[in-house]
Amino acid sequence: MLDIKRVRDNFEEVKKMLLTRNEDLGNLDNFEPLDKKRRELIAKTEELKAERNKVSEQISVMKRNKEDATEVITRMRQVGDEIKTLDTELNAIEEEFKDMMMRLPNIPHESVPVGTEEDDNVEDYKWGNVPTFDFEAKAHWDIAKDLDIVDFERGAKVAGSRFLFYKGLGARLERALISFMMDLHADHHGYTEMLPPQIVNRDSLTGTGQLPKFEEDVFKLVREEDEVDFYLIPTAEVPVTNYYRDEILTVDMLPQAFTAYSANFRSEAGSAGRDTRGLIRQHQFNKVELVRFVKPEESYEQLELLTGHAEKVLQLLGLPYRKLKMCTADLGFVAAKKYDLEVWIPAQDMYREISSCSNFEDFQARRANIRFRREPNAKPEYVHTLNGSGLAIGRTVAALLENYQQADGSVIIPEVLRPYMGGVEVISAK
RNA sequence: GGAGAGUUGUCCGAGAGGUCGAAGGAGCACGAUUGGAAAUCGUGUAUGCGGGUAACACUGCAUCAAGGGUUCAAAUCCCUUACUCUCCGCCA
Repeated sequence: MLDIKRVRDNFEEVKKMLLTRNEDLGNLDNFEPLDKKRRELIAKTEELKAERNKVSEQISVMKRNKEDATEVITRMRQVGDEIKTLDTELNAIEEEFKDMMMRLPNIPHESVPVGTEEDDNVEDYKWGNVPTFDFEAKAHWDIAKDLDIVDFERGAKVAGSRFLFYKGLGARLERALISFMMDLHADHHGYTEMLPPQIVNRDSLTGTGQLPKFEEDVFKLVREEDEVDFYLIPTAEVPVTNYYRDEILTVDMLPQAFTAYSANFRSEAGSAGRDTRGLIRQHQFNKVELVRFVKPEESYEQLELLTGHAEKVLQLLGLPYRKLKMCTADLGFVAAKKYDLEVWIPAQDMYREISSCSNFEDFQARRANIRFRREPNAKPEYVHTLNGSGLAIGRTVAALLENYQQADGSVIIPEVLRPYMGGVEVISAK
């Protein structure tokens, strides 16, 4: 959520910055009248409540002195009714106001390139050498099928489209990648390993920014007898960032860094027809996530650090990639600044997103109410939160299969993974 | 799933309609004491939203799990929900 004071004091400027995004700003133009009305009502009810509190005290004194308070009590009954009416009105306005605020995206950082479409993203650099093949490179879904390590058809039968089975060395490869990445981040990059719940409540999804605006993107679990809603997590970012929801941290805890593996569930509403084949876009996929809680003044250098940690995975796996600075139109809802890492996919002859690394500044911290104190008795401040994929596992498998494929249809396993593969150096057809 | 007991400030813990933003401890901060420390003593120590100020000061409202209700008045009474603990049942 944005700082209300900031929006109030710099309305036109904030609006201008938000308009550089490719986002619907909802009822933003209602901000000023709603805010004004809201504050008027607050002042009015508080005045009445102050009176009630004062007179109630008098009543208690009168009662103690055995005086007759009937007349005052009758008067206060009316004041009470008035308060109730105003409170109801205020609640409705507050709700409308809050809903509007919760649907406003974050303000882009000044270093973010202004753009109107995907093509306006700025490439920082490329890493690695794109492989050349003296045979016709196959798409990863064909490689996987020929090696019998992924079963898309039975995934569709058992669950539905965009679900799959990994099988044999495919399942082993998936598991090896998870372990390899977790070990790298935990042992060498200083992250604390975490295994979070994969179901969360509504407050958590609101805290990280998926709700209320992107309800259709998440899987909701409905049980008629329950009043509470549960959701399958779309990313481990949700449970891990909400780990500190409604808490005040001490300054020596910062920065706090977690790495977490989880399955991720996305409804992929609106993406019908896109990437229908292969591992790129599934309803359920695995991912190793990086999350950092940091001091505000450090968050941009921490973003570089975190992005570097994700890049390290690609480098160790020897996968060619490029780093993109996302433009204002492609930032998504919550990020103030975002880098995408895109891995080379030979059969598609293009780079595809495999990691997104973002600084949310205090946007999530405000929603989730995560703060810290610089001194034991100092006023709490919002932390800055960051996260990044380190990496998406399914897409990594796709990249490995395509980049390391051989003329005979086999796939070489990068050396760093072999200890995790029980020494397997190459996956060949049986 | 059944029965019961709980949920109060950073933590422990009192409080059972009015004098309660909340006793008492602990912790932490600052000061005194000390050669220095421990101990001791003193002072301070929640958050949010407003008003106010150059900034302080000062000041209003709200918050005792969450939401609703009763009442002139709720931490305290009633209802709903969540969570924790104990026992039973079921179970990977």
